[in-house]
Amino acid sequence: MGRTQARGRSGRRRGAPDTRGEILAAARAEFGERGYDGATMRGIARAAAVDPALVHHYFGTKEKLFLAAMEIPFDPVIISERIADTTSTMGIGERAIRTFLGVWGDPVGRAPILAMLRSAMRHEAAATLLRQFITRVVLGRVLVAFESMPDGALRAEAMVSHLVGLAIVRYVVKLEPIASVSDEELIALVAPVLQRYFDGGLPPSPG
Amino acid sequence: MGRTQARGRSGRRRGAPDTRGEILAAARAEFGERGYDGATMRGIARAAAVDPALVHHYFGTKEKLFLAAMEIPFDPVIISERIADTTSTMGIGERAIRTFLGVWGDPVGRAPILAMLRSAMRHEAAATLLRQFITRVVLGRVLVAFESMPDGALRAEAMVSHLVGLAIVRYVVKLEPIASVSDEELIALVAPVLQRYFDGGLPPSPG
DNA sequence: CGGCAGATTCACCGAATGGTGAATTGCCGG
DNA sequence: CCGGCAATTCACCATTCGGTGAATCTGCCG
Repeated sequence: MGRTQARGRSGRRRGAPDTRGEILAAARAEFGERGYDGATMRGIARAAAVDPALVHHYFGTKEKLFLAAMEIPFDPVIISERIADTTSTMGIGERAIRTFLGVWGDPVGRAPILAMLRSAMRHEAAATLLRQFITRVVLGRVLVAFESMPDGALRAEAMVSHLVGLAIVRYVVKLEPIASVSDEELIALVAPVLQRYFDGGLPPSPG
Repeated sequence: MGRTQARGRSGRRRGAPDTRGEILAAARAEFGERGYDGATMRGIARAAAVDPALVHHYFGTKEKLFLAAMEIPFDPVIISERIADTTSTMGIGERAIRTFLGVWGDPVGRAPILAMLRSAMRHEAAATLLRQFITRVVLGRVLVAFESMPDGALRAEAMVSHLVGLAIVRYVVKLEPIASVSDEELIALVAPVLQRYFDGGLPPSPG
């Protein structure tokens, strides 16, 4: 066999196919599924039914493609503001888990974060990226709700860490029954627990 | 330069060095640090100051070495029994987080689980492995405490997922301040929240 | 209709990886 | 002191990966 699906003739294809977009979509999927190192240029090219060199033609290097794939697909600002929105009648626990499920429920929104998460498992650099992402984009907004209380940062991070764990157990490891349970059921279970990080009593002073 | 630290002469080394053990230790470290795919035979060999072929000589294939590296180093049965131990005066939340910190605090105990976690991020097979590990080794024991209540499995998994998230945020992403806070402080914060999964009110019947 | 620019593929490269087989060296039992 | 076995290394292989440079084909602008 040749090296790609669309093999044979070289040159421009008929019509006006959004090849660049297809590559980007394939890249998002592959990066999300396998992480930075796990995904390969060739694999992405194959998924996009395109010659590997074309991927380089459009995006230059793998790293640039990765960065391009991490862009756009959801607006983290809106998201984190929804979490911090104090006008809502919901507790911050429920707002957090609802927002979380909203983002992770959509495969398109899930892919880039999954990619960052998977990559952070192996690259110190990616871990740093994820750390900054959490700190600036997520925590930065959540923190305003916690800022007036002692150990605010710690509590906020504990809350976020639970969400991170949920993401992994539910979407990566796919542990049953938690992977298949409905959103509402999960919210009912988790929201009050998360909420406790916000209005729970101060820890019985350690030491 | 040659291809390894201990280069130059071939043949058996003097004395009775536990080379096999050193390779295994190096493998545990590398697998723990980089996951299954991230770690390389050559890297492990380099870390053990040994020729790559020697690694194959002792363990055959990379997969066998991985399995060998995952063995032994902690006794999960004892651990999970400690969690489930109903004679303790501690709540199950505190027992869980204490046991968790006990395992993860020790780099030797941490390495294999970290390796499984990192690998599960990319290999469906590893994810299955981790799923079984959690199900059989951890959840199996914790579940006895939950078995009499509705949604017992779900609650237990929610609890475990928080611990997974803590592991990642604290030991992989190293988010501050949660990465540096003392064990006792973390216990004081997290234990009561976890406990709520056990004795918290039933969720307002879904549907 | 001519030609340029862009889209697409082909044919490579150098490096790294998992793995193999044979050679060399040292230890230990007879 | 000798012979065999285990420990250790060397020299390779096939594969894959990211990346490059040139060739080819086609749509579109003048």
